[in-house]
Amino acid sequence: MKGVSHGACDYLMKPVCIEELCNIWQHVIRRKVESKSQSKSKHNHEESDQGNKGGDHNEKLNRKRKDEEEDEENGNESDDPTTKKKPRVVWSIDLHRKFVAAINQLGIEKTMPKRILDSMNVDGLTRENVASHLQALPNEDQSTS
DNA sequence: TTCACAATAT
DNA sequence: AATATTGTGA
Repeated sequence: MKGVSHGACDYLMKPVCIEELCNIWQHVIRRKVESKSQSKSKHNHEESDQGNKGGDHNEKLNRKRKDEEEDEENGNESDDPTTKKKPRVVWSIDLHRKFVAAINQLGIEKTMPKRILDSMNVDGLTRENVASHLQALPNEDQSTS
């Protein structure tokens, strides 16, 4: 909804049905063709690359990804007040302490997200957070080559 | 409905 | 890399 109110002309709902995708794509093509080389004021035109049919080819140099301007929400949530911004959970060392504490308090056999979660007793923390963290941990072992 | 888990996305 | 989100099956 936010996107639409900001100028998006359409949207797709997940899971994206291939048919819808085709439709919307048609519209995009049409618009491009219609406006031939009408360059709007600001809009990075990301053109698809050209097929090199010839033998020679020129080096395409880098393009800069730096174009960003206009629309910025100044706390303007006129349409959808339910737009709540979820702050990413940052696993502070404190959180980690509780995490570890919870784990060996529960015994290594019962390390299920839910258990850990309420054993940590951290307000605002969701089971998913714990689960995700749990999943991220195994990254400690470096394979010795 | 809720959960754990793995896979995947951001 | 660190977190979040999603798809599955129980």
